[in-house]
Amino acid sequence: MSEDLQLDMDSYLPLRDVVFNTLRNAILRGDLKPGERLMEMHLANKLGVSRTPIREAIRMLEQEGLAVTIPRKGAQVAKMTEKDLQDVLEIRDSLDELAVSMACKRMTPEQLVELKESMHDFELATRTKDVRKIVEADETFHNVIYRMADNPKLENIVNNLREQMYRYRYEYVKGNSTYSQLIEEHAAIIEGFERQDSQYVKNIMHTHLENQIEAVRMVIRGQE
Amino acid sequence: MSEDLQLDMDSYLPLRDVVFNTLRNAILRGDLKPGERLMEMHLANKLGVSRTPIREAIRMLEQEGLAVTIPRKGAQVAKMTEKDLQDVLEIRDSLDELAVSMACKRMTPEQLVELKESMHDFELATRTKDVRKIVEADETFHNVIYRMADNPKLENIVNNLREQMYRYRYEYVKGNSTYSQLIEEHAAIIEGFERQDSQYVKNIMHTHLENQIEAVRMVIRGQE
DNA sequence: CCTGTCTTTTTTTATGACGAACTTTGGGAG
DNA sequence: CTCCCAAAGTTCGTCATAAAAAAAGACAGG
Repeated sequence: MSEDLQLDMDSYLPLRDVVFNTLRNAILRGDLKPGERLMEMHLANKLGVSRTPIREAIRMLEQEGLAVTIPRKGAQVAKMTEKDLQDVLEIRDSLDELAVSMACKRMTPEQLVELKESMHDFELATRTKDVRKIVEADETFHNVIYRMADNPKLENIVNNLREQMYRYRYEYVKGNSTYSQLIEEHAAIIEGFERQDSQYVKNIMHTHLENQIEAVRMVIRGQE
Repeated sequence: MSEDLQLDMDSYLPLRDVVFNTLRNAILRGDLKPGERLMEMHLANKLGVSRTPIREAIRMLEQEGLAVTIPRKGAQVAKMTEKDLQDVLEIRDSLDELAVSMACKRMTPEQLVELKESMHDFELATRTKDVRKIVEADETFHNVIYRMADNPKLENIVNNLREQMYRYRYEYVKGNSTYSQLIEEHAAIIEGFERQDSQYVKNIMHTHLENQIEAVRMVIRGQE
C-alpha cells in the first residue's frame, strides 16, 4: 500500500503545489486508498521534503474533499458512502445539463473539431487495454465539453465532483472490458452537438452517467 | 483598512481553523477588501499566532476561491470580474433549481415550520436597519432551503458560490432601503413549498436572484 | 481470561529562527 | 527622463523544539 510515491519535479512550482499534485494523483489512481492515513513525517520522508509543504498540501486536499482530517488525529484519504455518491451524482447531473446548454450556445467550430479528435483518441485508448490511458482519454473528452461551456468556475466544480468518483470508477473500468457502448455514446454526443440539439445531448449524457452508477456503487459496497 | 481583526477563541479548534474562520469572515463582511494583500507576518502579528497556521488558513481560503496567491508574491483577497459574477450566477441558478426540486420532495413538516420562522426573523431584521443582521437573516432563510434538499455537498457548493457574492451584496443591501420586495418573494417561496409546486418556487428563486445581479454588478464596476 | 488503569510512544500542533530566492522599490548614472 | 543596480521586503522551505493529545502496550485485579 502506497509505495511508489514520487515527485514530478516539473516546472517551477512551489513545493506545496508539487506535493499537492502528487498526492492528488496518488489518491485518484488508487495508490493511496480510501481510509489510508496521511502522516506528515511519513510523507515528508517519502517525498524528500519537509513537513511544511506537506501540511499545506493536506489542507488543500481537505478543501477539495479528497482528504478528511480529524483534529489531533491527522488526515486520511476520504471515503465515500453510497449517500455521498448519490449526492454527487445529483449535482453532476444538474451541472452536466448546464454545461451542455452553454456549450451548445457558445462552442466554436474549432472546439467541435477538438471534441472529435478527443473522441478518436478515446477509441484508440480503448484498444490499448491500458486502464489508465482509457480513463484519461475519457476525462479529456469530457473536459473539452466543459471547456466549451466557457465557464471556468463550472469546469472547476465539475472536475472536483468527478474526482471524487474517479478512484472508484477506476476499478469499474478495469473490470469492464466492453467499451463499445461508451464509444457509441460519445459519438452520439458529438452528433447532438453538431445539430445543436441540446436536449438530445443532455439525454445521452444522463444515461452515460447513469451507466456508471451501478458499477461505482458496487465498488463502494465492497469497501468494507 | 483591515483593522479589528480579532480571533474568536471559541471552543477548542486547531488554530488554523480559527484563523481560517476569522479571515473568512473578515473577507465576507468587507473588512479585508478585494485585492488587499494577505501578508503572513502581518496577519501573524495581528492575530497573535505564528506563521504556520496563517499559511494553512491561506491555503484553505485559496481553495475556496476567496484568496488568490501568486507564487513568490503572496496572497490577495480575490477580486471578482463581471465575467466571474456571470459564471457564478449561471451555476447558482442551476443549483437553485436542483435544490428546490429536491427540497420539494424531501422536506419535512418541521423544516417548513423552520422556514416560516426564518422568514419571520428576516422581516424583523429588516426593521432594525442593521445591514449585517439583514444579510445574515437572508442567508439563514436560504440555508434552510438548501438543507431541506438533504444534500450536504450541494449545500457546501452553493454556500461557496454565495460567499463569493456576499461581500459585494453587502454594499447592495446597504444602499437599498426597500426590503418589501424581498419579503414578498420570501413569502411566495413558502407558499410554493406548501403547494409542493416546485416550478413556481424555481421561478421565484430565479427572479429573486436576478434582482440582485444588477446591483452587485454596479458594485463590481466601481471596483477600480 | 478479560478488564480497566497507568505509562510510554507516536503524532499532531504550534513556535521561532534561519537562509535562499525572488520582487519591488528607489536612487544614481548615463 | 530612462535604464540599471543595489537594498529592502516577502515568500518559501528547512530545521529544531516543545506542548498536548491520542494510541499502544504493560500490568494488576477481578
